[in-house]
Amino acid sequence: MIFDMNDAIYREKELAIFDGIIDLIKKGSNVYSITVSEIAKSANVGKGTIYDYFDTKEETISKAILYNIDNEIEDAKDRIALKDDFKGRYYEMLDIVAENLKNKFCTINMLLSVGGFHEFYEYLVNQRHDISQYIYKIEQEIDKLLEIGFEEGVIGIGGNIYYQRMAIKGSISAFISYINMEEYWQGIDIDTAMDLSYKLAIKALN
Amino acid sequence: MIFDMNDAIYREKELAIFDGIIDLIKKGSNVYSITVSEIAKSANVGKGTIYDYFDTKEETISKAILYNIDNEIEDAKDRIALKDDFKGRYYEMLDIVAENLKNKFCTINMLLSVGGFHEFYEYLVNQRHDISQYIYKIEQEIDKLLEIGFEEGVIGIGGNIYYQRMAIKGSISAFISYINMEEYWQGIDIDTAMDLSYKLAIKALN
Amino acid sequence: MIFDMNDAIYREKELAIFDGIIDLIKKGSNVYSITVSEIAKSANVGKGTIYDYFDTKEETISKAILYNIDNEIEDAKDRIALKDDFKGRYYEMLDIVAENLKNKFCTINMLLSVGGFHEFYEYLVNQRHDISQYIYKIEQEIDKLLEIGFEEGVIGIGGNIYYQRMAIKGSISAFISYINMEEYWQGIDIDTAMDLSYKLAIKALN
Amino acid sequence: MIFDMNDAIYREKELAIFDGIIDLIKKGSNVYSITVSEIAKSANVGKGTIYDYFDTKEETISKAILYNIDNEIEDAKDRIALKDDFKGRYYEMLDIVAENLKNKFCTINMLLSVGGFHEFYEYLVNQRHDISQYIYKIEQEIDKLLEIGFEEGVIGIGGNIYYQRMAIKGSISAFISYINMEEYWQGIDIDTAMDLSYKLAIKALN
DNA sequence: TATGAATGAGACTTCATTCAT
DNA sequence: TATGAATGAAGTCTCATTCAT
Repeated sequence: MIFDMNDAIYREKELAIFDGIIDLIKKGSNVYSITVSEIAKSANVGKGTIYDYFDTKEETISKAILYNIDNEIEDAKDRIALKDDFKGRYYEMLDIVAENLKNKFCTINMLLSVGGFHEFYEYLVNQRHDISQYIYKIEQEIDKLLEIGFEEGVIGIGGNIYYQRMAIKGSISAFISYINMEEYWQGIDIDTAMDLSYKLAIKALN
Repeated sequence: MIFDMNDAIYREKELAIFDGIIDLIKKGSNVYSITVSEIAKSANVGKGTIYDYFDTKEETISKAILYNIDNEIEDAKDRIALKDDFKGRYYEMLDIVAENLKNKFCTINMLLSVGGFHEFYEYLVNQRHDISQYIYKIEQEIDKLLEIGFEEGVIGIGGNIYYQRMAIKGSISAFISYINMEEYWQGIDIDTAMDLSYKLAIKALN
Repeated sequence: MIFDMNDAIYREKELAIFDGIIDLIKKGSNVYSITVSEIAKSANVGKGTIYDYFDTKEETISKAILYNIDNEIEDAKDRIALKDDFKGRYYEMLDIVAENLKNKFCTINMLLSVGGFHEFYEYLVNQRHDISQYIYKIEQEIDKLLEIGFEEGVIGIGGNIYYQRMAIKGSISAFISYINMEEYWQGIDIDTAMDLSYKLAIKALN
Repeated sequence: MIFDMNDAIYREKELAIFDGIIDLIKKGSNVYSITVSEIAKSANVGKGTIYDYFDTKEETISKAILYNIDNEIEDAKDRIALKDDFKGRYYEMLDIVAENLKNKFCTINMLLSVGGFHEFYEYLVNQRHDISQYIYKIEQEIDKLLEIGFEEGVIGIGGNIYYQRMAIKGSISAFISYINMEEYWQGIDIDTAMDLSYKLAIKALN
């Protein structure tokens, strides 16, 4: 049985293994502490089977993470595409980011903004896997968002594209920083935080 | 021999061990992959000595990280205090952030904005160590910065304190996102990125 | 491959590990000083294999000892059963005791008489393993011996059962004390010692 | 400060170390699990001090045990000497044996009868320490006891000396076997057990 | 003389990887 | 193809012993 997903082709067992790993991580396992036995059990395959499809544990986990990032980004793109105005899309992005962070497996967010690559799973960095494709996709979403904003006239056309991208990313990051330490922001709920983030973007882009 | 540093008291060997660990991390070691043997060698002490001062490897590394965060924050505060205008302080913050990220050990940045707590060294989370003190110190620096901005009249007094803090954090985060993927921002150098980040902050706060 | 021995079921490797341990002990290793590496080598298995079958070294060694006691007792019972008169059986017991002591692994004797439980492998005591089954089996052999003695008329029926058991155990212990310090009993050989032990039993029981 | 005790000369610290070790053992520590740190603490001396008086941990513990055996035997001799008839002496021996076993540190008993040398502290065996002096002392006590028995006419003069010694040792061993598994001898108390042991000795020697 | 901080060999145990079935 | 029993390298941690004070 062959599956075609996100431009890549995976075999049945391969996907089972990926899902097993993602499950473990979503349940709170630390990427660095996962064992092959755990993966085999979570994926319902034998330990040996994993080595039929991958060369090392590191490769297995890394590819699972990349697979998941890919899926997350495609899902995110689909969800964003359903909104057709600037504000709707921006809030959808915040929603997505918030959900991912709550799930404790923030691959998208890692890419979206800060610090991500330095804490990323070593193997990926060492293998110099080309993560730029993901960044490119996200950048494209931001550019699409900006374009809609211009068309609607909700944001101005001043400043260059680099400034505009920074403005969007910065605004989203400000929201992320709220999410990450919600308990320290007494007196502000998540909706207000979203509103503030949106206000930030609007002011920065006008 | 006893040393007093940042309100805490450490013994000579304890500091040697901390420094050994920080060195390893700054040289690129992953926090989760460091071994006790590596620490002993890096700190120039015997393996057993580490266990004279700490109970487990996890405790040792965690305390070294906390020690380093503490030092980084204090150093940062000192450097920022040397500048006395809003713009000078803001750029100093960006400098500090940039240097930390280049050093591959971005403890301050972990706290400053995104994702930090979810990938933080497990032991710290399990021990429920009170990290709020660090956040509080950073928050205070941001508030001090805002105050100077108001006095200088370079930023307006509109918006509540939460919005203002988000504006500063978001602007800094936008710069961080530039640093993290410099190679993808062709045609923009670090100084320009700083200028854009500053422009972002000013626009958001006026 | 599965083996059934003495009412318990063991797997091939498990038995190899038991045999490896018993071998070490019989060659003079002290129970408290045996290392896992030694066991692995002696059993011709990998170190890791031991932990596939047992949780700790203590558990492993303890179960090996119990396994051996069980075997020794069953073997002893079989040998004794081949003799059908009182004297034959008594001398067979002395033979068994002597052989075990020469083998330096005197599990039966540990139970038979003195001191055994206070120096027994700690884990067994902590686990409160039911050693009473072994004692019961030995007690039964002694009772069977006494019965034959009565039937033959070689011993009298005076005294209660407690006294009679003590008489047998004491006589055997006296022989053990000879074995243990043969070098101090100049001028007496093992056969004479057996005769004296037998005489002791007979006199005590008439 | 110099002390003279039992023909040997010990220095103050040496005795403190011995006492520390004996204390540990009497409190239930396994001879094979005692650490030098524990000894130092129990003896109220520094770890280094132990190595000023002894070369290795094994030597230290072994000598402490020998020292204790010596003391126990001398104490036993003194106690036995206070009784002047056969029966009194025999029961005193049983008392001593019972007390030692209850104390979990049955050095005398180890020597008295069974199995002792095979479970004895390895170092002693390896160093081929001359334990015969202890055996000789015990043998002498037994001979003294027999002599008194003859004089009193409570035991006959039949049988050679080897048989007579075996009779005494066997009778005592039978009592030890009772002590060691008191819980399995329901319906018999310690006084009755002593009486049975005595009866055993008398019958064997008449 | 007496101490205990420091050391590192070596113990137990885990787990990535192999390979016979 | 798929498995999991088996392995042993390498990890964490303990503790006998040393030595500067």
